[in-house]
Amino acid sequence: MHERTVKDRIIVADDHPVFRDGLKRIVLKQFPGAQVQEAGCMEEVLACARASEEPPDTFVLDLLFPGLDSTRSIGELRQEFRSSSIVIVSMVDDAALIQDIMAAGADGFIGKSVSPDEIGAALAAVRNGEFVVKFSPSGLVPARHEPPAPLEPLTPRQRDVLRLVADGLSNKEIARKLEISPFTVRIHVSSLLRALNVGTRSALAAKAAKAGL
Amino acid sequence: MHERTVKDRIIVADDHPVFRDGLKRIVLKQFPGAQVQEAGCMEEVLACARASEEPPDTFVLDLLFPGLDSTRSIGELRQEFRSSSIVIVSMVDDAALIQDIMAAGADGFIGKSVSPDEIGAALAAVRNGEFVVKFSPSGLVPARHEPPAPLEPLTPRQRDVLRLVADGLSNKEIARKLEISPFTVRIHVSSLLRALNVGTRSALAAKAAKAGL
DNA sequence: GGTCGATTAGTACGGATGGGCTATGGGACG
DNA sequence: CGTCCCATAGCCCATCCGTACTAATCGACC
Repeated sequence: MHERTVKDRIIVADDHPVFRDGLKRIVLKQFPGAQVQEAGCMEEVLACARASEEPPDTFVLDLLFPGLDSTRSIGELRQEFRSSSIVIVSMVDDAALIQDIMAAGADGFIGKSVSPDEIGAALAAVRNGEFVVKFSPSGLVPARHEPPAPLEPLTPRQRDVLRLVADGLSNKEIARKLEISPFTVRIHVSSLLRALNVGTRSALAAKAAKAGL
Repeated sequence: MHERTVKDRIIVADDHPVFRDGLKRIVLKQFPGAQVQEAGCMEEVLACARASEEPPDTFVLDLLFPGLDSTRSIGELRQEFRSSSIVIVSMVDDAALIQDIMAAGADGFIGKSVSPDEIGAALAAVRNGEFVVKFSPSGLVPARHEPPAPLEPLTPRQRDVLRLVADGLSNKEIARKLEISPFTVRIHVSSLLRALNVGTRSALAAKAAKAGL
Protein backbone atom coordinates (compact mmCIF):
# COMPACT_ATOMS: atom_id res chain seq x y z
CA MET A 1 0.00 0.00 0.00
CA HIS A 2 2.74 2.45 0.90
CA GLU A 3 5.52 2.25 -1.66
CA ARG A 4 7.10 5.47 -0.61
CA THR A 5 9.65 4.30 1.95
CA VAL A 6 12.09 7.09 1.29
CA LYS A 7 10.37 10.25 2.41
CA ASP A 8 7.50 10.20 4.86
CA ARG A 9 5.45 13.33 5.27
CA ILE A 10 4.34 13.81 8.85
CA ILE A 11 2.31 16.69 10.24
CA VAL A 12 2.82 17.53 13.90
CA ALA A 13 0.20 19.75 15.47
CA ASP A 14 0.14 21.18 18.98
CA ASP A 15 -0.75 24.64 20.17
CA HIS A 16 2.09 24.62 22.69
CA PRO A 17 5.39 25.43 20.99
CA VAL A 18 7.54 23.64 23.50
CA PHE A 19 5.58 20.45 23.24
CA ARG A 20 5.46 20.71 19.48
CA ASP A 21 9.22 20.93 19.38
CA GLY A 22 9.47 17.88 21.59
CA LEU A 23 7.12 15.89 19.40
CA LYS A 24 8.98 16.90 16.28
CA ARG A 25 12.23 15.68 17.77
CA ILE A 26 10.64 12.38 18.69
CA VAL A 27 9.26 11.94 15.22
CA LEU A 28 12.57 12.77 13.58
CA LYS A 29 14.38 10.34 15.81
CA GLN A 30 11.96 7.60 14.90
CA PHE A 31 11.76 8.46 11.18
CA PRO A 32 15.13 10.04 10.40
CA GLY A 33 14.46 11.12 6.84
CA ALA A 34 10.91 12.30 7.34
CA GLN A 35 9.56 15.63 6.21
CA VAL A 36 7.98 17.07 9.34
CA GLN A 37 5.54 19.96 9.10
CA GLU A 38 4.33 21.83 12.15
CA ALA A 39 0.93 23.33 12.84
CA GLY A 40 -0.51 25.24 15.77
CA CYS A 41 -4.18 24.86 15.00
CA MET A 42 -6.59 22.79 12.97
CA GLU A 43 -6.63 25.27 10.10
CA GLU A 44 -2.87 24.99 9.71
CA VAL A 45 -3.13 21.22 9.79
CA LEU A 46 -5.60 21.22 6.94
CA ALA A 47 -3.63 23.79 4.99
CA CYS A 48 -0.45 21.74 5.31
CA ALA A 49 -2.20 18.51 4.45
CA ARG A 50 -3.85 19.90 1.33
CA ALA A 51 -0.76 21.78 0.16
CA SER A 52 0.65 18.70 -1.48
CA GLU A 53 -0.80 16.44 -4.12
CA GLU A 54 0.02 13.39 -2.05
CA PRO A 55 -1.78 13.06 1.28
CA PRO A 56 0.39 13.11 4.40
CA ASP A 57 1.48 9.76 5.75
CA THR A 58 0.83 10.54 9.38
CA PHE A 59 -0.92 13.13 11.49
CA VAL A 60 0.35 13.59 15.04
CA LEU A 61 -2.25 15.79 16.66
CA ASP A 62 -2.70 17.27 20.07
CA LEU A 63 -6.23 17.28 21.34
CA LEU A 64 -6.52 20.99 20.66
CA PHE A 65 -9.89 21.28 22.22
CA PRO A 66 -10.65 18.40 24.54
CA GLY A 67 -14.30 17.85 23.83
CA LEU A 68 -16.68 16.87 21.14
CA ASP A 69 -15.16 19.28 18.65
CA SER A 70 -12.07 17.13 18.62
CA THR A 71 -13.78 13.91 17.69
CA ARG A 72 -15.60 15.82 15.01
CA SER A 73 -12.36 17.21 13.59
CA ILE A 74 -10.82 13.76 13.68
CA GLY A 75 -13.79 12.32 11.86
CA GLU A 76 -13.50 14.95 9.12
CA LEU A 77 -9.79 14.36 8.83
CA ARG A 78 -10.38 10.64 8.50
CA GLN A 79 -12.93 11.29 5.76
CA GLU A 80 -10.57 13.45 3.75
CA PHE A 81 -7.38 11.47 4.25
CA ARG A 82 -8.41 7.86 4.27
CA SER A 83 -4.96 6.40 3.88
CA SER A 84 -3.17 8.57 6.42
CA SER A 85 -2.39 7.50 9.95
CA ILE A 86 -3.93 9.67 12.64
CA VAL A 87 -2.34 9.64 16.07
CA ILE A 88 -3.75 11.71 18.90
CA VAL A 89 -1.53 12.92 21.71
CA SER A 90 -3.25 14.34 24.75
CA MET A 91 -2.95 15.19 28.41
CA VAL A 92 -6.21 13.66 29.41
CA ASP A 93 -6.54 9.95 29.60
CA ASP A 94 -10.20 9.56 30.18
CA ALA A 95 -11.30 6.13 29.03
CA ALA A 96 -14.58 7.33 27.52
CA LEU A 97 -12.86 10.14 25.64
CA ILE A 98 -10.26 7.75 24.25
CA GLN A 99 -12.98 5.46 23.05
CA ASP A 100 -14.70 8.34 21.28
CA ILE A 101 -11.48 9.40 19.63
CA MET A 102 -10.65 5.94 18.37
CA ALA A 103 -14.21 5.53 17.19
CA ALA A 104 -13.90 8.80 15.28
CA GLY A 105 -11.17 7.26 13.14
CA ALA A 106 -7.89 7.72 14.96
CA ASP A 107 -5.24 5.02 14.61
CA GLY A 108 -3.62 5.69 17.95
CA PHE A 109 -3.93 7.51 21.24
CA ILE A 110 -0.90 8.42 23.32
CA GLY A 111 -0.87 10.21 26.64
CA LYS A 112 1.65 13.02 26.99
CA SER A 113 2.89 11.47 30.19
CA VAL A 114 4.35 8.64 28.18
CA SER A 115 8.12 8.82 27.75
CA PRO A 116 9.59 10.00 24.43
CA ASP A 117 10.91 6.54 23.60
CA GLU A 118 7.53 4.99 24.11
CA ILE A 119 5.88 7.68 22.03
CA GLY A 120 8.34 6.93 19.27
CA ALA A 121 7.65 3.22 19.50
CA ALA A 122 3.92 3.82 19.42
CA LEU A 123 4.27 6.00 16.32
CA ALA A 124 6.27 3.28 14.62
CA ALA A 125 3.65 0.71 15.54
CA VAL A 126 0.86 2.83 14.12
CA ARG A 127 2.93 3.48 11.01
CA ASN A 128 3.12 -0.28 10.75
CA GLY A 129 -0.62 -0.64 10.59
CA GLU A 130 -1.36 -1.29 14.24
CA PHE A 131 -3.87 0.50 16.41
CA VAL A 132 -2.27 1.72 19.59
CA VAL A 133 -3.72 3.18 22.76
CA LYS A 134 -1.09 4.05 25.31
CA PHE A 135 -1.35 6.18 28.37
CA SER A 136 -0.42 6.09 32.03
CA PRO A 137 -2.75 3.66 33.77
CA SER A 138 -1.27 4.69 37.09
CA GLY A 139 -3.23 7.82 37.79
CA LEU A 140 -0.65 10.51 37.38
CA VAL A 141 -3.11 12.76 35.58
CA PRO A 142 -6.58 11.76 36.65
CA ALA A 143 -7.70 15.33 36.03
CA ARG A 144 -9.55 15.72 39.27
CA HIS A 145 -11.59 18.82 39.64
CA GLU A 146 -13.57 18.93 42.83
CA PRO A 147 -12.65 22.26 44.46
CA PRO A 148 -15.51 24.22 42.93
CA ALA A 149 -18.05 21.72 44.15
CA PRO A 150 -18.46 21.83 47.92
CA LEU A 151 -20.30 25.14 47.99
CA GLU A 152 -23.23 24.01 45.99
CA PRO A 153 -25.87 23.06 48.53
CA LEU A 154 -25.66 26.42 50.29
CA THR A 155 -28.51 28.88 50.26
CA PRO A 156 -27.84 32.30 48.70
CA ARG A 157 -27.79 33.97 52.06
CA GLN A 158 -25.38 31.40 53.41
CA ARG A 159 -23.01 32.16 50.57
CA ASP A 160 -23.30 35.88 51.32
CA VAL A 161 -22.32 35.30 54.90
CA LEU A 162 -19.60 32.81 54.02
CA ARG A 163 -17.92 35.32 51.74
CA LEU A 164 -17.73 37.83 54.54
CA VAL A 165 -16.58 35.26 57.08
CA ALA A 166 -13.77 34.42 54.69
CA ASP A 167 -12.81 38.08 54.73
CA GLY A 168 -12.36 37.84 58.46
CA LEU A 169 -15.31 39.98 59.43
CA SER A 170 -17.00 39.54 62.80
CA ASN A 171 -20.66 38.68 63.10
CA LYS A 172 -21.39 42.28 63.99
CA GLU A 173 -19.58 43.61 60.94
CA ILE A 174 -21.31 41.11 58.71
CA ALA A 175 -24.63 42.20 60.19
CA ARG A 176 -23.91 45.80 59.32
CA LYS A 177 -22.86 44.93 55.78
CA LEU A 178 -25.90 42.80 55.09
CA GLU A 179 -28.17 45.12 57.04
CA ILE A 180 -29.55 42.37 59.22
CA SER A 181 -29.29 41.60 62.93
CA PRO A 182 -26.12 40.07 64.40
CA PHE A 183 -28.37 37.37 65.81
CA THR A 184 -29.40 36.41 62.33
CA VAL A 185 -25.82 36.35 61.19
CA ARG A 186 -25.08 33.88 63.94
CA ILE A 187 -27.87 31.67 62.69
CA HIS A 188 -26.31 31.59 59.26
CA VAL A 189 -22.84 30.98 60.61
CA SER A 190 -24.08 28.10 62.72
CA SER A 191 -25.88 26.58 59.77
CA LEU A 192 -22.74 26.99 57.68
CA LEU A 193 -20.71 25.15 60.29
CA ARG A 194 -23.11 22.26 60.05
CA ALA A 195 -23.43 22.42 56.27
CA LEU A 196 -19.69 22.37 55.65
CA ASN A 197 -19.11 19.99 58.50
CA VAL A 198 -16.54 22.03 60.37
CA GLY A 199 -16.37 23.12 63.97
CA THR A 200 -14.98 26.62 63.88
CA ARG A 201 -15.33 29.88 62.08
CA SER A 202 -11.69 29.75 61.09
CA ALA A 203 -12.09 26.42 59.34
CA LEU A 204 -15.02 27.98 57.57
CA ALA A 205 -12.87 30.86 56.41
CA ALA A 206 -10.08 28.56 55.30
CA LYS A 207 -12.45 26.30 53.44
CA ALA A 208 -14.09 29.19 51.68
CA ALA A 209 -10.75 30.72 50.78
CA LYS A 210 -9.45 27.46 49.37
CA ALA A 211 -12.66 26.91 47.42
CA GLY A 212 -12.13 30.26 45.78
CA LEU A 213 -14.66 32.16 47.83
CA MET B 1 24.78 38.62 46.51
CA HIS B 2 25.25 35.75 44.09
CA GLU B 3 28.96 35.09 43.61
CA ARG B 4 28.30 31.77 41.92
CA THR B 5 28.27 32.91 38.32
CA VAL B 6 29.86 29.76 37.00
CA LYS B 7 27.39 26.97 37.62
CA ASP B 8 23.71 27.52 38.22
CA ARG B 9 21.69 24.66 39.61
CA ILE B 10 18.24 24.57 38.04
CA ILE B 11 15.52 22.04 38.72
CA VAL B 12 13.05 21.43 35.92
CA ALA B 13 9.87 19.63 36.91
CA ASP B 14 7.04 18.47 34.69
CA ASP B 15 5.12 15.25 34.72
CA HIS B 16 5.13 15.13 30.93
CA PRO B 17 8.48 13.83 29.67
CA VAL B 18 8.23 15.50 26.30
CA PHE B 19 7.54 18.88 27.76
CA ARG B 20 10.21 18.38 30.39
CA ASP B 21 12.74 17.72 27.65
CA GLY B 22 11.65 20.86 25.88
CA LEU B 23 11.99 22.96 29.00
CA LYS B 24 15.39 21.50 29.72
CA ARG B 25 16.60 22.45 26.27
CA ILE B 26 15.28 25.96 26.71
CA VAL B 27 17.02 26.30 30.04
CA LEU B 28 20.30 24.98 28.70
CA LYS B 29 20.16 27.33 25.77
CA GLN B 30 19.59 30.27 28.09
CA PHE B 31 22.07 29.18 30.76
CA PRO B 32 24.70 27.18 28.85
CA GLY B 33 26.76 25.98 31.79
CA ALA B 34 23.88 25.21 34.10
CA GLN B 35 23.41 21.99 35.97
CA VAL B 36 19.86 20.97 35.13
CA GLN B 37 18.06 18.37 37.21
CA GLU B 38 14.76 16.86 36.14
CA ALA B 39 11.83 15.82 38.28
CA GLY B 40 8.47 14.30 37.47
CA CYS B 41 6.66 15.04 40.68
CA MET B 42 6.82 17.23 43.79
CA GLU B 43 8.59 14.55 45.80
CA GLU B 44 11.39 14.37 43.25
CA VAL B 45 11.65 18.14 43.25
CA LEU B 46 12.13 18.23 46.99
CA ALA B 47 14.53 15.31 46.93
CA CYS B 48 16.65 17.01 44.27
CA ALA B 49 16.55 20.34 46.01
CA ARG B 50 17.59 18.93 49.37
CA ALA B 51 20.24 16.65 47.92
CA SER B 52 22.79 19.43 47.86
CA GLU B 53 24.07 21.67 50.61
CA GLU B 54 23.47 24.72 48.48
CA PRO B 55 19.85 25.51 47.61
CA PRO B 56 18.99 25.39 43.90
CA ASP B 57 19.19 28.69 42.05
CA THR B 58 15.98 28.25 40.15
CA PHE B 59 12.93 26.03 40.15
CA VAL B 60 11.08 25.69 36.86
CA LEU B 61 7.88 23.92 37.76
CA ASP B 62 4.89 22.76 35.86
CA LEU B 63 1.59 23.18 37.63
CA LEU B 64 1.56 19.46 38.36
CA PHE B 65 -1.88 19.46 39.77
CA PRO B 66 -3.91 22.43 38.62
CA GLY B 67 -5.73 23.42 41.77
CA LEU B 68 -5.20 24.60 45.25
CA ASP B 69 -2.68 21.95 46.04
CA SER B 70 -0.29 23.76 43.75
CA THR B 71 -0.32 27.06 45.58
CA ARG B 72 0.21 25.14 48.75
CA SER B 73 3.24 23.35 47.34
CA ILE B 74 4.62 26.61 46.05
CA GLY B 75 4.15 28.22 49.43
CA GLU B 76 6.03 25.42 51.12
CA LEU B 77 8.78 25.56 48.53
CA ARG B 78 9.11 29.30 49.05
CA GLN B 79 9.31 28.73 52.78
CA GLU B 80 12.11 26.23 52.49
CA PHE B 81 14.13 27.84 49.71
CA ARG B 82 13.90 31.54 50.34
CA SER B 83 16.68 32.58 48.02
CA SER B 84 15.75 30.39 45.06
CA SER B 85 13.81 31.65 42.07
CA ILE B 86 10.52 29.87 41.51
CA VAL B 87 9.05 29.98 38.03
CA ILE B 88 5.76 28.30 37.24
CA VAL B 89 5.00 27.08 33.75
CA SER B 90 1.43 26.11 33.06
CA MET B 91 -1.16 25.50 30.39
CA VAL B 92 -3.84 27.49 32.08
CA ASP B 93 -3.69 31.25 32.10
CA ASP B 94 -6.49 32.10 34.45
CA ALA B 95 -5.88 35.51 35.96
CA ALA B 96 -7.11 34.56 39.40
CA LEU B 97 -4.99 31.44 39.47
CA ILE B 98 -1.92 33.37 38.41
CA GLN B 99 -2.52 35.86 41.17
CA ASP B 100 -2.79 33.05 43.69
CA ILE B 101 0.42 31.51 42.43
CA MET B 102 2.36 34.74 42.60
CA ALA B 103 0.92 35.41 46.03
CA ALA B 104 2.10 32.00 47.13
CA GLY B 105 5.66 33.10 46.51
CA ALA B 106 6.44 32.41 42.87
CA ASP B 107 8.80 34.77 41.05
CA GLY B 108 7.33 34.18 37.66
CA PHE B 109 4.49 32.67 35.70
CA ILE B 110 4.81 31.57 32.09
CA GLY B 111 2.13 30.03 29.90
CA LYS B 112 3.15 27.00 27.88
CA SER B 113 1.82 28.64 24.76
CA VAL B 114 4.64 31.11 24.93
CA SER B 115 7.42 30.49 22.43
CA PRO B 116 10.69 28.89 23.58
CA ASP B 117 12.64 32.08 23.03
CA GLU B 118 10.24 34.08 25.15
CA ILE B 119 10.32 31.45 27.87
CA GLY B 120 14.09 31.69 27.88
CA ALA B 121 13.95 35.47 28.06
CA ALA B 122 11.49 35.31 30.92
CA LEU B 123 13.70 32.87 32.83
CA ALA B 124 16.63 35.19 32.39
CA ALA B 125 14.58 38.12 33.65
CA VAL B 126 13.53 36.22 36.75
CA ARG B 127 17.09 35.07 37.31
CA ASN B 128 17.92 38.76 37.20
CA GLY B 129 15.63 39.50 40.11
CA GLU B 130 12.55 40.56 38.23
CA PHE B 131 9.06 39.25 38.71
CA VAL B 132 7.55 38.17 35.45
CA VAL B 133 4.08 37.11 34.43
CA LYS B 134 3.79 36.10 30.80
CA PHE B 135 1.05 34.15 29.21
CA SER B 136 -1.11 35.59 26.48
CA PRO B 137 0.72 35.93 23.16
CA SER B 138 0.39 39.64 23.82
CA GLY B 139 2.79 40.82 26.39
CA LEU B 140 5.06 40.68 29.37
CA VAL B 141 3.71 42.03 32.59
CA PRO B 142 6.18 42.77 35.33
CA ALA B 143 4.42 41.94 38.56
CA ARG B 144 4.28 44.15 41.57
CA HIS B 145 5.52 42.51 44.70
CA GLU B 146 4.12 44.28 47.72
CA PRO B 147 1.21 41.95 48.46
CA PRO B 148 2.92 38.70 47.40
CA ALA B 149 5.22 38.70 50.41
CA PRO B 150 2.81 37.77 53.18
CA LEU B 151 4.55 34.95 54.98
CA GLU B 152 8.11 36.06 54.84
CA PRO B 153 8.83 37.70 58.18
CA LEU B 154 7.20 34.97 60.26
CA THR B 155 9.15 32.97 62.81
CA PRO B 156 9.11 29.17 62.47
CA ARG B 157 6.84 28.81 65.45
CA GLN B 158 4.44 31.35 64.03
CA ARG B 159 4.20 29.33 60.86
CA ASP B 160 3.49 26.20 62.89
CA VAL B 161 0.64 27.91 64.64
CA LEU B 162 -0.63 29.56 61.47
CA ARG B 163 -0.89 26.21 59.71
CA LEU B 164 -3.07 24.85 62.50
CA VAL B 165 -5.18 27.99 62.68
CA ALA B 166 -5.81 27.56 58.97
CA ASP B 167 -7.07 24.07 59.73
CA GLY B 168 -9.63 25.58 62.04
CA LEU B 169 -8.20 24.31 65.30
CA SER B 170 -8.87 26.14 68.56
CA ASN B 171 -6.06 27.49 70.68
CA LYS B 172 -6.47 24.59 73.05
CA GLU B 173 -6.22 22.03 70.27
CA ILE B 174 -3.19 23.76 68.83
CA ALA B 175 -1.62 23.73 72.28
CA ARG B 176 -2.12 19.98 72.50
CA LYS B 177 -0.69 19.39 69.04
CA LEU B 178 2.39 21.49 69.62
CA GLU B 179 2.70 20.33 73.23
CA ILE B 180 2.83 23.85 74.60
CA SER B 181 0.50 25.88 76.80
CA PRO B 182 -2.69 27.44 75.42
CA PHE B 183 -1.41 30.73 76.78
CA THR B 184 1.64 30.47 74.57
CA VAL B 185 -0.51 29.66 71.58
CA ARG B 186 -2.41 32.86 72.20
CA ILE B 187 0.82 34.80 72.19
CA HIS B 188 1.64 33.42 68.77
CA VAL B 189 -1.85 34.02 67.45
CA SER B 190 -1.78 37.60 68.66
CA SER B 191 1.60 38.18 67.10
CA LEU B 192 0.32 36.65 63.87
CA LEU B 193 -2.63 39.02 63.86
CA ARG B 194 -0.25 41.92 64.09
CA ALA B 195 2.31 40.49 61.67
CA LEU B 196 -0.24 39.81 58.94
CA ASN B 197 -2.14 42.96 59.75
CA VAL B 198 -5.55 41.41 60.26
CA GLY B 199 -8.00 41.67 63.09
CA THR B 200 -9.50 38.23 63.44
CA ARG B 201 -8.53 34.62 63.59
CA SER B 202 -10.73 33.90 60.60
CA ALA B 203 -8.95 36.41 58.40
CA LEU B 204 -5.77 34.72 59.51
CA ALA B 205 -7.10 31.35 58.40
CA ALA B 206 -8.31 32.71 55.08
CA LYS B 207 -5.03 34.46 54.40
CA ALA B 208 -3.03 31.37 55.21
CA ALA B 209 -5.29 29.22 53.07
CA LYS B 210 -4.97 31.55 50.12
CA ALA B 211 -1.22 31.76 50.54
CA GLY B 212 -1.08 28.02 50.28
CA LEU B 213 -0.29 26.96 53.79
C1' DG C 1 -55.54 25.07 53.78
C1' DG C 2 -51.41 22.79 55.59
C1' DT C 3 -46.58 21.94 55.45
C1' DC C 4 -41.94 22.81 54.59
C1' DG C 5 -37.77 25.51 54.08
C1' DA C 6 -35.53 30.09 54.04
C1' DT C 7 -34.93 34.27 56.43
C1' DT C 8 -35.63 37.17 59.96
C1' DA C 9 -35.19 38.25 65.30
C1' DG C 10 -34.69 37.52 70.02
C1' DT C 11 -32.92 35.47 74.93
C1' DA C 12 -29.78 32.81 77.83
C1' DC C 13 -25.60 30.58 78.83
C1' DG C 14 -20.95 28.50 78.63
C1' DG C 15 -16.83 28.56 76.51
C1' DA C 16 -13.40 30.63 73.34
C1' DT C 17 -10.93 34.62 71.99
C1' DG C 18 -7.75 38.46 72.16
C1' DG C 19 -5.43 42.54 74.46
C1' DG C 20 -2.62 44.12 78.14
C1' DC C 21 0.50 43.02 81.66
C1' DT C 22 4.54 40.56 83.87
C1' DA C 23 8.27 37.14 83.81
C1' DT C 24 11.84 33.43 82.77
C1' DG C 25 15.34 31.12 79.84
C1' DG C 26 18.07 30.56 75.66
C1' DG C 27 20.63 32.16 71.60
C1' DA C 28 22.69 35.65 68.66
C1' DC C 29 25.21 39.80 68.00
C1' DG C 30 28.15 43.47 69.12
C1' DC D 1 28.45 41.63 79.42
C1' DG D 2 24.40 43.92 77.77
C1' DT D 3 20.85 43.87 74.45
C1' DC D 4 17.53 42.09 71.45
C1' DC D 5 14.54 38.46 69.75
C1' DC D 6 12.21 34.13 70.26
C1' DA D 7 9.59 30.92 72.88
C1' DT D 8 7.70 29.79 76.98
C1' DA D 9 3.93 30.57 80.84
C1' DG D 10 0.72 32.78 83.59
C1' DC D 11 -3.27 36.30 85.15
C1' DC D 12 -7.25 39.61 84.46
C1' DC D 13 -10.98 41.11 81.82
C1' DA D 14 -13.92 42.64 78.08
C1' DT D 15 -15.72 40.88 74.12
C1' DC D 16 -16.93 37.47 70.79
C1' DC D 17 -18.61 33.04 69.44
C1' DG D 18 -21.64 29.07 69.04
C1' DT D 19 -25.54 26.35 70.69
C1' DA D 20 -30.22 25.73 72.32
C1' DC D 21 -34.77 27.16 72.26
C1' DT D 22 -38.63 30.08 70.71
C1' DA D 23 -41.11 32.63 67.17
C1' DA D 24 -42.70 35.43 63.19
C1' DT D 25 -42.95 36.13 58.09
C1' DC D 26 -42.92 34.66 53.34
C1' DG D 27 -43.05 31.81 49.23
C1' DA D 28 -43.38 27.12 47.32
C1' DC D 29 -45.61 22.86 46.95
C1' DC D 30 -49.22 19.35 47.75
